[in-house]
Amino acid sequence: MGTTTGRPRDPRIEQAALAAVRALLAEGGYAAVTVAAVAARAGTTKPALYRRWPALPHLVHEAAFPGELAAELHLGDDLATDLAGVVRGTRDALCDPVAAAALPGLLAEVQTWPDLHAAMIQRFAGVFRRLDERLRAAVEAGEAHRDARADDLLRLIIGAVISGVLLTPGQLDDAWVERLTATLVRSLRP
Amino acid sequence: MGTTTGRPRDPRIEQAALAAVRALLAEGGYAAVTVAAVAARAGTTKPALYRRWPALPHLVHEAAFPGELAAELHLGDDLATDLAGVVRGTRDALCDPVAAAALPGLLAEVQTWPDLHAAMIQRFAGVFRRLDERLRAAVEAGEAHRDARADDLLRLIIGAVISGVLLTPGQLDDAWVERLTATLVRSLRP
Amino acid sequence: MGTTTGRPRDPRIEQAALAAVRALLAEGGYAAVTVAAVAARAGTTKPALYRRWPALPHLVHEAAFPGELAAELHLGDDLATDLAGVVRGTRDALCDPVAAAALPGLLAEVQTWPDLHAAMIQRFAGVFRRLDERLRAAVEAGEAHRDARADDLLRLIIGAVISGVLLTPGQLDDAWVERLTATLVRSLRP
Amino acid sequence: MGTTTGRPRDPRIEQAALAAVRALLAEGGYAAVTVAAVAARAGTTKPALYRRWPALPHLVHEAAFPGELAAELHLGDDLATDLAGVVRGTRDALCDPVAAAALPGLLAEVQTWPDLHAAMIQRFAGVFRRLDERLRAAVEAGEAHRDARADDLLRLIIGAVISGVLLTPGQLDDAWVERLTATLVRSLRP
DNA sequence: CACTAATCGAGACGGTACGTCGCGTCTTGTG
DNA sequence: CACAAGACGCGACGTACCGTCTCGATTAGTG
Repeated sequence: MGTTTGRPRDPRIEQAALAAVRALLAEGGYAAVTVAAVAARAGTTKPALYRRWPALPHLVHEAAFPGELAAELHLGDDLATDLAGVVRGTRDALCDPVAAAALPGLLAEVQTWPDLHAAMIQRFAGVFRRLDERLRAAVEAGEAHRDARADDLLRLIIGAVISGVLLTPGQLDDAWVERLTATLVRSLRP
Repeated sequence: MGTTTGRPRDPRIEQAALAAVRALLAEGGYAAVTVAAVAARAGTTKPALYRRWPALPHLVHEAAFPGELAAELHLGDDLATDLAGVVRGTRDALCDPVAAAALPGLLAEVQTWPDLHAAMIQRFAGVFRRLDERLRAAVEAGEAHRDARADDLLRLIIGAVISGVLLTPGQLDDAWVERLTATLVRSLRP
Repeated sequence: MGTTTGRPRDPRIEQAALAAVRALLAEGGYAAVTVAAVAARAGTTKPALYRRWPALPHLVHEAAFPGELAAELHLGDDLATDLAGVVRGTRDALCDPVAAAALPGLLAEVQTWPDLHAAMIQRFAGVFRRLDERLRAAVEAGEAHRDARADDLLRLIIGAVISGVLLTPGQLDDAWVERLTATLVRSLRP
Repeated sequence: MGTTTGRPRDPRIEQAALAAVRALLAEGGYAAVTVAAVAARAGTTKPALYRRWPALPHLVHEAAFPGELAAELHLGDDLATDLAGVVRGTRDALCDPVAAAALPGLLAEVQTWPDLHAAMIQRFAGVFRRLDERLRAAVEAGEAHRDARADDLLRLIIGAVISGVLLTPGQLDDAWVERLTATLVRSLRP
């Protein structure tokens, strides 16, 4: 009940708000993403935004990380190639200008909005599942030692990218991807 | 000129302010650290704080990360033991309740206050220098392969800890330290 | 056409809404009379109210001043007694707790809703007509001077009551009624 | 203590705010007097206004009724002339476009802000005092009967003007002043 | 007996204005 | 000079209420 009652929401507002957030993030960074600014840019008002998202960080999160990070992830080659794909995909997702601008603010707001925490790590759920399967196969095939854990591995990749984005932006080039991949492959050797 | 003129600053205010920030961080997190709250708790006023720090994040930074992270770092045993010390030291520094409460907010404010960036990575300068030396020695001794780089290694450690603090707090126990250390040692093998 | 088609209005809603407004006025004053509150208290919804009244003030007006003020007015005794009746009736109508709570807000909304103006002064039309007749008779009978005008007289009474309600509530007791009546009688003497 | 500490208020803001309110009242009536609109027009911000007045009605009150209403009241001629002065002065004060626009809204807000009540009736304190004295003298001189009361008299005048402003604006011309004065004089005859 | 048309509930809609909080700065008078 | 005290200008926040709209389900009279 209740799901179909009431006036339906104007679907254009949601899209306009998400686009406005992305534009503001790209232009002025997280500090420029104000509720009033988003509303003005989206051609709507603040209450309309608060009806759709509990707070600004939720809207920013949805704008900067619209879906699963593993969307285009391809696994199935040899382990090194697959790991390079995960590293590169994570790097690309978090180093995207919009995402990079949003990330520090979002990570800070996690303290205030616990539900954001679940939403953010959920973005990695698909990657984790597929990486976990791949790693099991690698263990079976003798490509990786038996103590290897996908959660540790993914945390290592994500941590490297996040700390790179936050502290040393611009250094996460393709050479870095290769170096990190090589390091991970070495660490997995039986 | 002018350094000795006029009324000298009350040295107690600086300490009281830093202690107030730590208390507020521990009690209410980053959101509770308000300039007015710090001033009130420290028994002083806002202008006295702004005379000492350019802005609130700088004060929080100094309160949460008072000095070099490598202060008590001991290196000189075998590589695995030394790496475990670095991992554990980094983990202990960033998982401290006060530091953990301050970290996300500070990382977000880096966007606004660029000088904070330099100040934060400076905290790791000592660790990096000593780790760099230790790694060179390891390479010479045949304990590590020749492409090993201290910056990549440290970024890996810091990233793992930061992402752990931000995303999966409470999971960075001693077993995790051992697992990460083992992984790093493996990745460094020639 | 169309007047009898369609589902007929539920007559209970109108009464429930008026009663809800009166209850809210008595309990929380004009500020408590919210469309949503009225709808909830009346067991109905906002659109049902807006189908019956163009805006909230109109509903409040009808709830607080349901009909002619002269409903129970008796004229026909000597002039002093008749004037006392008018004064007392006006006082009773406007000093009623519900009416007194509604009056200031309604007077303010007159600026926004011009049709309210006509509706409000219409409440005095019957009084005016009968007072006008009575005054003419008094002039004929030599009880009042020839320049006496019913509109000035009624405006004087209404004004005294309104300013009393708005500015000095609680002072319009029976002694005040007698004093005002005596004053008016004196002012009408030939 | 405390009265002289802190940064002194910019006196221009207070004047600019009052002028802005008067301009907005004259142009768009009470509904146009928005805190944001006043702030914008005065070249300041909302918090600066809330620092000076507890709420918008207080600011409107001060803007529309800056001081004593009896400022220019001259008494001392014969009773009819003096009463005419009071009636005309009250009429002029409340029929001024700015005051007339503010009055209904202010009277309504009295319910919400009790302190406004005292402030508003205070505006009549000087008139009341001087009218009281004048009426006593009139009683002594045999110009007025012994039961005449200044409070009743003033309430009658104020009420007539207020109800005129609220309900029949535009009819309070000079002829009305003469008629009301004559009525009052008659009602005071011994 | 189907059709038409207005009402019902429920509740979200777009929008205006509100009053508050925190920032970093400034202006005093006192030591 | 620094101090306490506190107001300053400013930007942003999240909420309350307005009057409207959409929806599916009723509920009569009409054809």
